[in-house]
Amino acid sequence: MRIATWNVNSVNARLETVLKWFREAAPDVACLQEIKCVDEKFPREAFESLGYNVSVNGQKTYNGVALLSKTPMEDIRRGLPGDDGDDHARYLEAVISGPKPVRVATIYLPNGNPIGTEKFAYKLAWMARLNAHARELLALEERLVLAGDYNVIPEPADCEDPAAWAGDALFQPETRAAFRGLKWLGLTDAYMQADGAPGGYTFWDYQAGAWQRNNGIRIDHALLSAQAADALAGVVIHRDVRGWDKPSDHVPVVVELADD
DNA sequence: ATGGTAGACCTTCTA
Repeated sequence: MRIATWNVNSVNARLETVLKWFREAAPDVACLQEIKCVDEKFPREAFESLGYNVSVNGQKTYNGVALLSKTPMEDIRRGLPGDDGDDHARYLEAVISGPKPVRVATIYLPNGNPIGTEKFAYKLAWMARLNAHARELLALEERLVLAGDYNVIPEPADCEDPAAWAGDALFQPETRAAFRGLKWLGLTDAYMQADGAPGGYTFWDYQAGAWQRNNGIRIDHALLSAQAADALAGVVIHRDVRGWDKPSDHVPVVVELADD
């Protein structure tokens, strides 16, 4: 089973690019982020015609996440628990049915810039809530995949120019510590487990020729429970997609779990 | 050289 995560930076503005990739890569499950539309505006039929079941947690203009699955989804949960006042659409979770079910969450973790503002505080608070929720999910002892745009550069090797990110929310010591805290719960970074090679970037800014200069960062991650990590067969970053027409600034990351 | 680009949407915010 192949599970993809992709921040598409507006599903409607980029629909042809997104569908082209889905036809080529044909993932079994996909976690989308930054769909930038309400549920009613999500191009549901386009994905249904490719054979996907669709679940959406959308929002006007900003954020928004979706789950696509070839098999039906159960136990769908919209929103990250822990703060009823949080109205950002950044989390959606479901159990992917099948002979080897897997619980999958699509995550759009807050950017948090600029540091020293309420936005950075919101990012850290959101990460604390994710930690608490992940702890509860891990107690279920299921195959679990938490995939998405974490907006976290875990290590200096995960960016081309660490000095350039020193003042950025994605690379702050508190941000990196919170990400390590997730792993200390017992979650495995699929990319580091399956590959571990530096330079596996997933994002290149639209500005200042970042793609042409390979000024990238690895911020799209899949964290796996032990039950899922035991089945991990590989991770592929679809780097070439960044060079397509009308690209997202993020590229798809595909995690493969063995089916037996 | 605190610039540059992209999307939603209406004027500026977010990234």
